[in-house]
Amino acid sequence: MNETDTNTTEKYDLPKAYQFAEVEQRWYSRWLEERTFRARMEDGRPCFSIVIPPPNVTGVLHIGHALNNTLQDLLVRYHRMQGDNTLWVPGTDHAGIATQNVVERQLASENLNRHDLGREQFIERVWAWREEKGGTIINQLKRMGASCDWERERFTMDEGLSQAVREVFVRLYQEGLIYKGDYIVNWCPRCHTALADDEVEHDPTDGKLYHIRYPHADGSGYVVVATTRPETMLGDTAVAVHPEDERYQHLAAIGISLPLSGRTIPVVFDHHVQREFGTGALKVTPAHDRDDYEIGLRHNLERLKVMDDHGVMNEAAGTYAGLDRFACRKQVVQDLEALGLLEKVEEYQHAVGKCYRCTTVVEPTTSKQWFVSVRPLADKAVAAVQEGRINLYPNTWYRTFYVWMENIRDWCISRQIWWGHRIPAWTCGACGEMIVALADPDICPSCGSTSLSQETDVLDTWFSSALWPFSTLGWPENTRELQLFYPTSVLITSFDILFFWVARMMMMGLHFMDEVPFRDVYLHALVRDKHGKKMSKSTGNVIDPLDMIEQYGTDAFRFTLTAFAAQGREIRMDEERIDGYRRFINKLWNAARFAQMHLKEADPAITALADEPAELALAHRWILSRVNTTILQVRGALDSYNFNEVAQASYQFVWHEFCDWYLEWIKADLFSDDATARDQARAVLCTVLEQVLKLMHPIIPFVTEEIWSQLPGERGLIMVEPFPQTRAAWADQEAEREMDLLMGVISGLRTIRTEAEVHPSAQIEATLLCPDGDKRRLLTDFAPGIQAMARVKNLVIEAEGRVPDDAGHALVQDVEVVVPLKGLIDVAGELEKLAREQAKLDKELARIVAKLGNEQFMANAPAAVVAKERDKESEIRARLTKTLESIERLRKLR
RNA sequence: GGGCGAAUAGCUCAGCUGGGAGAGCAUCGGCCUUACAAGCCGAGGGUCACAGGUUCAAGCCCUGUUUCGCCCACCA
Repeated sequence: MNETDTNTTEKYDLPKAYQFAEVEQRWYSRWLEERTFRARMEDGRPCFSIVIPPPNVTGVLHIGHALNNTLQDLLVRYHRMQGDNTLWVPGTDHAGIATQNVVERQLASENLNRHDLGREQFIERVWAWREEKGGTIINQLKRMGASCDWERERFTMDEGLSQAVREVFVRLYQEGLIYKGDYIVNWCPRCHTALADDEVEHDPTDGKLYHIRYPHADGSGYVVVATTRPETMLGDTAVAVHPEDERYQHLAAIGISLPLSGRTIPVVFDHHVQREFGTGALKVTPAHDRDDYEIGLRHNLERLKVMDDHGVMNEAAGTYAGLDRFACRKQVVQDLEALGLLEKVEEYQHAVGKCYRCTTVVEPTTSKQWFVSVRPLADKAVAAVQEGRINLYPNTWYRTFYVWMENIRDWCISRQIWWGHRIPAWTCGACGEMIVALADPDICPSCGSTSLSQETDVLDTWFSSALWPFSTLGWPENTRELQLFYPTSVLITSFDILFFWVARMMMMGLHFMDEVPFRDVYLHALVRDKHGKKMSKSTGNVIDPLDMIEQYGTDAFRFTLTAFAAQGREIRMDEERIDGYRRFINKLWNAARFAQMHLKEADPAITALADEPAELALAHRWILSRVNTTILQVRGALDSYNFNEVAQASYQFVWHEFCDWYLEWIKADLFSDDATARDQARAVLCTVLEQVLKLMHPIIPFVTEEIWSQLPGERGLIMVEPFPQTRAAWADQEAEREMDLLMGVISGLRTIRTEAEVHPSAQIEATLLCPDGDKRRLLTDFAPGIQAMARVKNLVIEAEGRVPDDAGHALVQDVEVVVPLKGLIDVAGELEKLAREQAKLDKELARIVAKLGNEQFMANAPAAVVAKERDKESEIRARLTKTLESIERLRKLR
């Protein structure tokens, strides 16, 4: 790139290429300085509010965040420009396990663990980490241009939100919707915590299926059971078979002698057992398997835990005590083999549950946990969705939502970690009373003892995020924010947390606010790489948003995300597309640069001319009509969450109508001495550019703000300008029809030129044969325009005439475009093309004739459709005639 | 096993209540034409996965099949 490519040249005030880095930084600071992101809270205005899906405080901006926040910003900026009271609440999530892990890792590098510090110091340490590093993702959101009301940034662990958490917990407890119970949970032996079902990921894993002989207690034989986890047999308290399984009926009275431990265990009969699987006998370990736990409940079996919280075998495992669970597995297998009780071992692929945070294999185990009874809460959420008080977009999610909500189980909300909201429950050391209270109790209300100990568990992170839509607005106080902005307007999030988060917000919102938390839910797709693979560090296919911002600019990146955001399930992100939209931004920049050159000396008041379109020349009326249509499309697409259409409609208009046709068309006027023509061109140019900038500001805030500031006149910020509205006076079907003909003729001339390999700068002669008087007048009036755009030095326009044999020919509507081209025509090539054309027309004509001859069609199709077919028929016949004439002419030349 | 989704140009994808198949990129040809070569002009390219059905009319609705993807449950 040489110097003149990037620098301002004498003629223009603006650089030739858009310099995004400097512009973005400058405008974001300016917006913050002017506090334009702050929520307006005026009476009598419509309200629009969004709460951000709070990213983990440990998070680093990934492309999913980028998409999510671009779409939110798009809507927020749109509504702010509409003049709504608009609030976008930002914030972060304390992300219990994730954050604790980060700090524990930090400690490990100092050869410490959290127990060395103790609970209080550890938590201090986490807060310190948050002070230092917790702002990372917030700053990255700012690079994206997010127009959140940063003065209202919240954190799920801050004081107000913690208060809300406590209030909710206490109330639910008092209502009997929170209980503590012994239950089988997914236990992560590394994180030392219970995990919710949906925090466990099931990976297909190659393992082994061990078939073990369990001798009858009377020595009369054995049954074979199979397991992938032989170490759990130490905790077996029964063997289960199907109630109608004839093979095992006699064992009821005998029992089983459990190998290695020597205990005698019963045989129970349970419908859960599938007779066809293996031998139809199932070992039952109620303390270490979810299904076995259920069987145990039904048959009142002992729950024998044989492992501790670290996944190490405990005393109940007898001689195996002290072994890690996997070491124990080996040992057990070896011992069984030695005893001749190992029937066989098969290679076996099965789904193994792993901790979603650390991928350690989870161990199902029983423990005391806290639960929310979700059934009554879930019913309210389902009702709200059924009644249309909450709408889901895309609507394919309804079904999935209902199915999931039907099968929902109680929610385990306790986690055995330190970082989080500590459960506000105390047990009296004297009388055992359980106290759950808003304020920390000093004495036991039951016996007066002061020996109270608080629960050590903290709450699941999703518990606090479930309250996010109202806790961030000041609940439990009845704030003005709550009154104005709750329910929020729309929730924009990724579908993978529909159940983790969205459903729980519905439940909590409906229960505590007696109102839905949001009216619409837009679930966007997951961003994958261009081959449809999940982006992951190990695959090395991650696209880093900050990288993209630096290479292509934030606006180009945002435009790409918007253009990809169709209502589907996956987006295949391709970096080349970002580069393509960078070119688009640059195109807009240059169009503005061109406009600015002509507008800088213009009186800003001339734009009033665009208010009276009837007075204007055709091209102006046309572009105003087109921009009007574009406004309609963009608004419609925004209101229906069809984000890709927002991008597409503006792209199409700016590049292919405004730049390709309008700017070229008005050049003559802009350079003209005729003041009226010049003023009209300047006025409409400025007006349309203004509309376009405002229309696209929500997607590409930086470049639009920059260009806006360069336009003539006193200007405030575009981000607070009113969003474009359609104007009846701009809609002009006639102008569109007329321009269509003119553009068609020009394209026809250009095609003829190119195909005859006429040099682009050479002037040609041309004749237009136009039988229609109105059209002929139109063509005559705009002959200079046609000549300029198609480089024609002599344009003859006649009602009819003879087409010379050696002429280029095109048919545009009923206008014949004729260019005499002695010796320049590629006869063979043209004939080939015409033959193809003829074949196509013949086929099409046959289809239509058949259709019009079909009585059923004539009787049933709407009149408009029939009329259209008739028009089509005559048009095709006309084209066919002309095609045949052309073929005739060319044959003479051969 | 249950549920959901996808299959349209070489690639990535739009195509909404059924009525003449679209875009961007890529390809080919030509061009520094007074905003932009990060550009302009023009061209080629599709049996809408397959098979049936409904309809005057199907990329779109229905049934089945194939391939791929996701989610839930889970097989001891």
